[in-house]
Amino acid sequence: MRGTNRPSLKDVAAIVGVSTASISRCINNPQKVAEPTRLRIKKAIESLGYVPHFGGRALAINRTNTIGAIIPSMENAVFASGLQAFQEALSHAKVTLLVGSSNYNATQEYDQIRSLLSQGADGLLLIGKDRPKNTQDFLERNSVPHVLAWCFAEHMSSLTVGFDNRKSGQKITKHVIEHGHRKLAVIAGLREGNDRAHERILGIEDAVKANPTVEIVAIEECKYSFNEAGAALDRILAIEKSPTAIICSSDVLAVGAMLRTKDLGLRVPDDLSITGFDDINLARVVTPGLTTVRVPQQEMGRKAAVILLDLINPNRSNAELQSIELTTPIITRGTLAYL
Amino acid sequence: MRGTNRPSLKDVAAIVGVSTASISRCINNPQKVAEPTRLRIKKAIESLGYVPHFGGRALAINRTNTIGAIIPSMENAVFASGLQAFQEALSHAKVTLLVGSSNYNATQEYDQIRSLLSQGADGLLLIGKDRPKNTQDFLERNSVPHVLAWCFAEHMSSLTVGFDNRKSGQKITKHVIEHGHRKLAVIAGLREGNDRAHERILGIEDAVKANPTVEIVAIEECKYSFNEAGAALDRILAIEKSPTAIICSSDVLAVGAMLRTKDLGLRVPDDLSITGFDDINLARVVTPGLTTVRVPQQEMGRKAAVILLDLINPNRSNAELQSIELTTPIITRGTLAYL
DNA sequence: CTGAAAGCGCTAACAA
DNA sequence: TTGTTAGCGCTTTCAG
Repeated sequence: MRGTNRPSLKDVAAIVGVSTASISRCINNPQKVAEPTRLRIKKAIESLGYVPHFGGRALAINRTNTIGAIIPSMENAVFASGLQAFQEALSHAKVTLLVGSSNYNATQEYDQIRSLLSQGADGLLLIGKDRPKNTQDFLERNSVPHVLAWCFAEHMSSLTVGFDNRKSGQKITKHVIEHGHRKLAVIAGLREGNDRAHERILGIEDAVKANPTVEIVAIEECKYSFNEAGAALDRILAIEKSPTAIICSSDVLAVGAMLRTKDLGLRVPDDLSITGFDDINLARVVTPGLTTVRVPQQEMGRKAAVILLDLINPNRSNAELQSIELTTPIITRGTLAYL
Repeated sequence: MRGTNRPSLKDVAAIVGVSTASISRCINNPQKVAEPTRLRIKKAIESLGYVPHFGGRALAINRTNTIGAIIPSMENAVFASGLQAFQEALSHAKVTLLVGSSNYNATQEYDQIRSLLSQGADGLLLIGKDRPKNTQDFLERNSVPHVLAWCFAEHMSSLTVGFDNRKSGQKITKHVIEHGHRKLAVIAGLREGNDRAHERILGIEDAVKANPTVEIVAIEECKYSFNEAGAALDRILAIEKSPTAIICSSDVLAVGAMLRTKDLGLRVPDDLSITGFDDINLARVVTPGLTTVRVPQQEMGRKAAVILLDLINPNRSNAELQSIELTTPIITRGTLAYL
């Protein structure tokens, strides 16, 4: 809210005929103001449409009640729904959410971190745990309260709320192998600067290495779009040893691949099995339903909010906060065949 | 960025041995400071890791370079992707995005408006054009710079960037009628406090009225979830005169209905035609593909950003800004049969 | 229970 | 070119 004609505490005080201190108290500690006065004040506030000035308050209490979140992109439903849950939780605590997006790019993320912080964010929600040294240093030097979601690590200077991407990648792969698949291919997001994609692949490799009869015939990286995933599928099908199953590091990728199989006249899962990762609505809606890994999107958002709120609470108990590890169940639908 | 030991202008000034004014100038108008002083100041700023205090600045210049957006929910991809585009456009202009969600509820929206404004938002992006009088008044009385997206109205005190929901509803209905359908049913979002849902229904009714042989056998309202839409479908199928086509006011609803038809063993579109509204990824991915209305999500986000940035620009030209009407093409896929 | 007043960090006139 | 100073709007002791 801007402008010149915007009412201030003084205006309210003048109308009610009390001091500005009383108005302030009435807003922040209503119980410290006598009932009748309080009522008159409330009425005046309402009639003027008074809203406290952010800068003034921030200056006085040295706190903005604002938390920033920087996510790769809201375009992917998995982040959008995590963010929604995060926002709701913050909102209950009267904290406002600042949003930035990194577009899966470390430099952009760094810029956004600085930007949100300079906008007064009291704390930050970040996705993933690997970032360049300068970003890391920046967070530490300024002792920025923050939590990392979509990942889990116990011994780290940052708190995390999420799951172990590597273990999850391994788990779904084992699951695929147990279905009799021996030749696997992978479609993954670009690993560069994306620890989630990277670790999921690592997990896939773990599972494969544990089983000498299984091999990965191709790993294709691409951006998170249907078309890119379709192109990745084409590249995979072009090689000699054709895989019987394709493990995708995200539902968007898996669905993109499925769409392409349809164009190609391939049947899933009869001709080719495909698995996803995330369990967004898309997974439930494609035909056949996508067998995938459920990522606890909302839970991460909510829990991250709780931790962050605690972190920035000026009179918080000194109880050590803990990173939280959540589970990622496999959701069985119809894209994974028994061989 | 917070903290008690955080350096202030004064600290920098003390180190360099100049006044705080010079530091401030050096930051905001470097050319107004002599070269050597400037260098010394910059060095001091760097070494201290000084970052201007947001509240102080906001108080002094009465501007935050922050814009708020309040959307019904990021859970629906249609808003998430509009918001993503909006955020990107703002970010290019070094403006930060504050996000609130209304959960399709006017009271919550009002709260969020106040909250974002009190957090210092210089302007606001809102969805839809109908809101309770008190919200309306509030916006006007405080002359909050704002634009309304997802709707269009030429003669209104607010600027809008979007499309005519009524006309769009009419258009898709005409399209359905042209396919030979005579008994239609509607599944729509809850009309209460949701002008988009409301107007789309109005448009549907317009099209039906224009054609005496056509009738609406049922209008079912429900929340935006697959299950609710499924239940709505059940209610529709329970009535005597069964419709041959169901027009849904959103893709989520349409897909929810399709999912239910599958459970019921009904074939779309042979047994029942279904149309959607939004054209989100889901629409492309279901089988058969959903015939729907494309809503220019990203374009609205981008254009709204441009207008809003102009609106809050302190030295903006007095050129009148115009509301923008975008088109909503019908995307033909496979859920609408010729009768 | 209420008021007076200091001061949070910054900017922008105005002076020098 | 630089410094002085008066606020911006709010909260919070400290008195009354």
